[in-house]
Amino acid sequence: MGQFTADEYSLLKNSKLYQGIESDVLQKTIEGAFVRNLKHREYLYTAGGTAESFSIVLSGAIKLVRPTVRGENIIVHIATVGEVIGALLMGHDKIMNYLITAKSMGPSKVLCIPRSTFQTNWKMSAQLQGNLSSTMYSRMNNLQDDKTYFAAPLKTRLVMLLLRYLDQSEAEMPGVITLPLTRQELADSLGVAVESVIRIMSEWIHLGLIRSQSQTIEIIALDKLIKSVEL
Amino acid sequence: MGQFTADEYSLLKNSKLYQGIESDVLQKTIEGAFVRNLKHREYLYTAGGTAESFSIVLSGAIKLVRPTVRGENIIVHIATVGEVIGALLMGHDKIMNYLITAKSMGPSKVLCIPRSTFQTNWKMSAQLQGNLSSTMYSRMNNLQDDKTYFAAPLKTRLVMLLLRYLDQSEAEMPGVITLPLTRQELADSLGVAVESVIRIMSEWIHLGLIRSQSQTIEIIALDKLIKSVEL
DNA sequence: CGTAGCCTTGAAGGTGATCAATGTTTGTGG
DNA sequence: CCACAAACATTGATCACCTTCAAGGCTACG
Repeated sequence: MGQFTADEYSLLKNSKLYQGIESDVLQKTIEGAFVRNLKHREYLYTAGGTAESFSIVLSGAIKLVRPTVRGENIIVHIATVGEVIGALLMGHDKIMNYLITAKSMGPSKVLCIPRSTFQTNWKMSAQLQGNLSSTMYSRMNNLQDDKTYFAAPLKTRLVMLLLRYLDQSEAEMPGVITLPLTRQELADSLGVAVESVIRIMSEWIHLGLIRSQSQTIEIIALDKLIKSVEL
Repeated sequence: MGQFTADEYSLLKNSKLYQGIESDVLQKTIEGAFVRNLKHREYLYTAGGTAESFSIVLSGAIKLVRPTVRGENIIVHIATVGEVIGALLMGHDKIMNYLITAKSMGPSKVLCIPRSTFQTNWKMSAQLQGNLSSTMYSRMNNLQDDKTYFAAPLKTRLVMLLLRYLDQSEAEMPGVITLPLTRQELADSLGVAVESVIRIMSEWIHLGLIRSQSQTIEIIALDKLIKSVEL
């Protein structure tokens, strides 16, 4: 809990979400907000809880997870710096319950904004609403992509997944996925068994297409990788 | 092309989308709109085209389809009466291309609203934006559900799909899916082969759990159906 | 009355799941 | 800084589910 730094403020200011938003509007949209520091594997919220606030990721990454009947967990999205999570729940008249569990991957920092602030200050700004729906649009596309490639061979789907995560985290080092992804998390993103993911990635490592150490994945030969699955 | 009837107007007025919206606001949100009558299997728009308008379904049903590399088509959503389609594309500053193909199932009627009307008159209404994002929220949930149950046996997924379509079309006759769904369309909704769907449904018919004639499906023993897949 | 779309059934084969066993890395407390 | 636990990674063997291919029948509609 606590305030946030000048760095974090400017991060917000420059994020996609606040594109074209005036400073005084920004100020209003984070009224009553507080910072939360999350440890590795710590929960931001869990499915079933009442959704009294939503969040913006300030650093690190938060995985959004859906529990299955069989105790498995499917990752529906990984939110990285600058992304909003839980906002779609805030617009409703009556208070909702989270359907999704949000869990930190590595240490993260998030800004938690109370529902009331959304109701009073977010709904007013047409620009902000627009930016928000842009975010939703792209997440919806990802989900539709997932559905579209349901029947494709696992290799193909894994390549597509890596490309997506690469896009999300490439900023610092080109060709490197900086998200701390375990094989299990890749499997959970695709809804398959860990072993299947491991077998495919081991093959790619032997072929020299990718490199992987301590949960970061480096794509060495993107072209060959793509060609190998005839995307 | 043409104007719409008083019936259709009151349908709009009472739709979820226009919940709590004043008549004069409604009028503004359909400025420049026109009605299109679609025949069975006729396209409303196709993936790749420029998105100059979006639509509200007045009667019938429109399937939203994504083309696959292998010539398959995955159904990402079926929009029924009162639903909006293509709206998420309208909010962007620059004009976008449809990523999805919209095709009529049976004869349908839609109200096509030009992009410009969205830009000028939709963005202004906070209430409308809220209603819109409620719609998006529920579609997003469906897509996340699909992802979550990816690994479940096909029988389970088929039951869930039938339940969803039942919810969407049950209004008139309880227990009956009035959408004119072919086995192929069920298969396309799940991303599986037609034959697999047929085999499962034949079994259910023999067991007396469902009944099916000329593309309408009647659920006879919902409880047994659910129990049989241990949902 | 012929064609197009839809439905059905069977046989063969492959992809990925499951189970089991074992090795490796990371993190924490003494 | 070491010891130990917990999380993570790996490999092999077996098997079920669903796909694919093939062939044929039914129904609607111009």
